[in-house]
Amino acid sequence: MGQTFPKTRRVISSQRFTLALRTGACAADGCLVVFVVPADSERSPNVTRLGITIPKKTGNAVIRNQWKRWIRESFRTQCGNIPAGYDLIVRPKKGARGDWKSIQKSLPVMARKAIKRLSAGS
RNA sequence: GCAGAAGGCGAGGCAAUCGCUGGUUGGCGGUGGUGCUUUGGCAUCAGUUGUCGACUGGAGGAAAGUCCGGGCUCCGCAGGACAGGAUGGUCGAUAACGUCGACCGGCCGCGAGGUUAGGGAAAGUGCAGCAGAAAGCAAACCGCCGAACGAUUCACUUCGGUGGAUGCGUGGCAAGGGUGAAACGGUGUGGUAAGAGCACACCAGCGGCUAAGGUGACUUAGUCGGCUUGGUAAACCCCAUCCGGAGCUAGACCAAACAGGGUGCAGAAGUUGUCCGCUUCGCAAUGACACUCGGGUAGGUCGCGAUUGAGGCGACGAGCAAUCGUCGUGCACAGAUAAAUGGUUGCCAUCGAAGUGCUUGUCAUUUCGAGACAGAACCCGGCUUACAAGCCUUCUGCUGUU
RNA sequence: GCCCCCAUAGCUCAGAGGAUAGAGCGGUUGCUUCCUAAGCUGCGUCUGCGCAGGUUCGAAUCCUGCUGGGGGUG
Repeated sequence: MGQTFPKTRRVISSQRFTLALRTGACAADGCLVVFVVPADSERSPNVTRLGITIPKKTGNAVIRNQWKRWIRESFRTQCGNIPAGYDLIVRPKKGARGDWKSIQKSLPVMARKAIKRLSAGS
């Protein structure tokens, strides 16, 4: 368990996206930018959900797909390391070049950092 | 062997494991309708949702750019014309095209071949800087000309003139020079004062006619004519042909919330207004609740994938070919929507580099490295552009050997 | 998804078939000043659709195809 990635673990509605990008806490390194917002407690209390945003300037469709897959894969394999109950919105850092290993390293670290900032801020 | 020309193939494979997603199917849970009911539930139906299994499918030759053409959908529409846009050798192919095939003409190349928006300039309008005399209709800068009329001058003279010379004027000419991208046919002979299609011969080119070949573009041959008519229409334009508009976020359906209309509750209570002020009553309005109506937002379902599509494959036939016809064939499930087709590992192929072995090879083996361009979004036919390693076919020129 | 526009000197723009490609700002040489600013004076850089091809005698300009950037709409 913890290795699957069904639809309930994804951020789907565009309202949640804008909410997270406007009001959420964020953390970034040279590779990823992570926005965090507390999850909708009524519907899904103890689930971490992931949403990915890739701007068109990142590259062509193949490169953007690759970023998505890498981010999704690293979330899928490591979401046990991330505290539950939050929505994450992940975006590649502007100008960063895709690289599977560094994404894998950076995602949980950035997520925890952003969650810490969120709880400190509130 | 070297140098080329044209075209094609190809888009690594097999496993293990962890995932994503569509379909079919089964179990379990939630939800809805119907029936029974002891109001606890039970049965059944189908839809939906979640989850756990099983089986099965899951990117391309360009999926890309969105440059053309269609299907499909909605809107508009009596017919025609104008405007606007597109196309432009001929014949054929096609649902259609600006696409494709074959052929014709022009240009480039020794050649295989390549390339070509290739109708009309004697309908009209416009444009051509600089240079040059002159840029479109003839004209004349340097120049040439003493045949004609003047002028000047010389000689002779029978004093009327005659014969020369001078390009100065009126004039004649366009051969030569030079400019330019382009200068009103070229060469030769005759001719002349000098010259000129002025005449003739040959050549180039234009137009008409005739004959032959071809469906045709056109080609070949003959003959006649004026002797020559410039370029540019991807300048306006003329001619011929084609085009109604918007697009799957098209469009159809369901439909929260807020606001609005109607009915009920019900004219009971509350609030506000009304009669000079207060109270009560009456009247009017309003709010709340329930039901309902239309439009329809958020959102959702369909459209949407073999259930009929200009489909694929195979055979036969027609055609030079593009392509078409007939027959056969369960050959055929990609359908996401914050958007699936992936990650990791192993093995085997391919290519390159370095090394090792001996059996020096079109060998074996070890290590390292490389594999592009690129991601369906309603669907087709084209075009254009991008594309690694590697491989194949046909043809041309030159050179060498036999 | 659909539609439209733009690309010229380091920057902002003009020029829209004729060859010298320009203007302003900027840079820079010199003059002026005790020095700077301002002013005057020259200068050059770089040059041209971003690229490729075509039409034309000639293309920054016309046509075609690509490349990059920006905007609108739903």
